[in-house]
Amino acid sequence: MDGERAPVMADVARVAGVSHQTVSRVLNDHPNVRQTTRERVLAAIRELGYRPNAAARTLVTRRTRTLGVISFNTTLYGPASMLYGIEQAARQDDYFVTVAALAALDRRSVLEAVDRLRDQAVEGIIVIAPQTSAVAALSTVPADVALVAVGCGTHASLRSVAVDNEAGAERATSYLLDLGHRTVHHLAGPRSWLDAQEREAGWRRALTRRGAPVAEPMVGGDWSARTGYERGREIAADPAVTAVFCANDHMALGLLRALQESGRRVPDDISVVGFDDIPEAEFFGPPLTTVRQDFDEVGRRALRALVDAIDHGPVAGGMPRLSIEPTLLVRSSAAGPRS
Amino acid sequence: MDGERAPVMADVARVAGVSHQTVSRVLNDHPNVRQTTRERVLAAIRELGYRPNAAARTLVTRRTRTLGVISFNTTLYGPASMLYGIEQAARQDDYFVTVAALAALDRRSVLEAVDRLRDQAVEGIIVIAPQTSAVAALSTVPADVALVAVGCGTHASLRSVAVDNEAGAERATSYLLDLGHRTVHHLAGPRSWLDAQEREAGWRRALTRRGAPVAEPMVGGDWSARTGYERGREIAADPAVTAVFCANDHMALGLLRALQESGRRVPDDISVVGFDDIPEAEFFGPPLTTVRQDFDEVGRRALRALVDAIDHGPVAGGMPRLSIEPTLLVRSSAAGPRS
DNA sequence: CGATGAATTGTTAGCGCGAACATTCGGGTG
DNA sequence: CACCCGAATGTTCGCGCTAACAATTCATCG
Repeated sequence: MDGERAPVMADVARVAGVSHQTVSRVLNDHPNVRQTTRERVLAAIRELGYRPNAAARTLVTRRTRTLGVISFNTTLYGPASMLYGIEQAARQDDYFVTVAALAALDRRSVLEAVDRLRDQAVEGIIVIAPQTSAVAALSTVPADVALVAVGCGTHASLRSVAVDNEAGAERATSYLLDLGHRTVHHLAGPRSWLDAQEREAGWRRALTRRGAPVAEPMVGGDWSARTGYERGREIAADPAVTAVFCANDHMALGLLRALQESGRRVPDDISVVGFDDIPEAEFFGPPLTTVRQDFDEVGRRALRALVDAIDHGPVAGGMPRLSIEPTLLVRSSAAGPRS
Repeated sequence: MDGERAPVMADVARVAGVSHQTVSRVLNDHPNVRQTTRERVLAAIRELGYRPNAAARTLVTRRTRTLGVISFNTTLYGPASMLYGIEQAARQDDYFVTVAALAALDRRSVLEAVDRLRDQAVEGIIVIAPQTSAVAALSTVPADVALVAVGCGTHASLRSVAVDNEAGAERATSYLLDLGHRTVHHLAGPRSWLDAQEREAGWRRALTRRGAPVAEPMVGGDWSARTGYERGREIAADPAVTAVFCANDHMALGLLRALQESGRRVPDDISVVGFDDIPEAEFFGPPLTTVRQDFDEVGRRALRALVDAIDHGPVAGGMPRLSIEPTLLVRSSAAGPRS
């Protein structure tokens, strides 16, 4: 494209009247460089618009300062937010982030993505794909890349960061119970996701602790508003249901819609609580009471865990499962049952 | 971490009983390698679990096969979807994608992000940040990286891919006019975004073409449901408004909420149309009539344009502005005015 | 004033790979 | 059988950088 090639270290050295090694020292902040020399070199760098060749540096230092993020569907609010949090944190630690979107949910895709990232010599990988199968697949990955899973249950042998889904679900369910409902139904997420399993477990625990009857959860949800709507039509047809805890906000939206179509009022006839606190939840009709997850923070912590693993080897401090406490956000989609 | 270092080409060569160059030829699919030799080499590669060192290859080929994506807020549905589309397409073309999230909207941030990506020697950059200021900043970037902007207006001198916002907005507005509304109000997006400008222009054009009165657009929106709600409260208070075209679906959601709170029925009292067709729009109360954008396709096309630019130099085929036609999706949030 | 050692700078040798050139091999041709 | 030509393979070099070591400078002190 452009005629002359980009300047290299030797060019800078020539202009500054030093050896290329001195330029290297300036670039790498070595202590023993005279102040005046340093300035001369920096001036030359600016003059030539020099930028170090990352490949050459990588070749000799064996470090790419690149991290990989594997994510199933970056379109969902959760994964997208985490990616954002990760990138911000990575920048501060001077790492690049390359992404690998998963084509499918199976073990093969996950391993392919890992492989792809390893080809690029990433120093570590964060996996945002909290399916049971994905976690299982991850355990077969050779230990020469640091790995951190996000929201991947308590599976040992893998460093992970997660929101305490169970606690959040329990809190939401208890809240509905406190409001006076005899029991709470659950619109569950996909069983293959750990988050869904944990939320269901939290819901179940709250119910059994209080001695409330545990109805079969509504299954078939895939996190989308559409499936929330589909299950919602069945829920709307069942007059026994007075309170529903949804596995996430999107499904809650679908449920709200189905309820409205059936003429069942929220919260007068049925109370609804979601999970995630997506930015839109506040503007649902009615505003959704939900459990807030700090995705950004999850992303940041995942990054920190990964950088730790890279810096101090894989076993430093065991395999901590960092857990973030979610909080209940009360809005108007839940109330006591009609007396 | 692990004791022995990863095998290099020379190791493979030794095991296969050939020179390292023959290994290189096998890896790069050179024609003149005997079939039996090729197989021997491949066997050795498998046996050792050899993977080529990307840095070394980059150093000599001067190609990183890495692309950068700059995005303002990957949390928004649009940017997230495009990123997804870009990554999928990039993988097929055998490129890696590294992301750079923008800290702020200003020119400085954009240039910093570009700089960061250039440090990593990306071969090209896709910018998803359709603010006027961002586009302006981009024009100062040296021509040694290929650049493609997504949704960045008709600014020349920059390759770009975009949805035809103006046509979409005009279509939506005309649709409301056809329904019998005397005029259509506009809940505008942030003026600093080209998409917002174009959608406003399309709305304005539809109105003037039909000779309908053009009311001042409601400004102050920032794409979020919250600002949609805030402006919505004002709209609800104005009985003259019978139809609103919102710059995006999220703001439409806020508007819907404000309308409901004020007891104004949709579509009976007021019709609402959005833009984007986010997956949730179908489940708003009521389901939102909106203009569908194919973000995935935008992402794919942006990638194709970028790869073209990389392969054939920056000027091949001029600076085409690829434009994608959006389509109107009729649902129940819009109807004719009360007679 | 010369010795001593620390601070500063220079020189050399790879890192792992692909391009360019050199060499060998194998199979027709006259 | 000598010759030639193309296919197959090997050798050498350098991409741009940092690490290790060598050489030089400089300040300090006896």
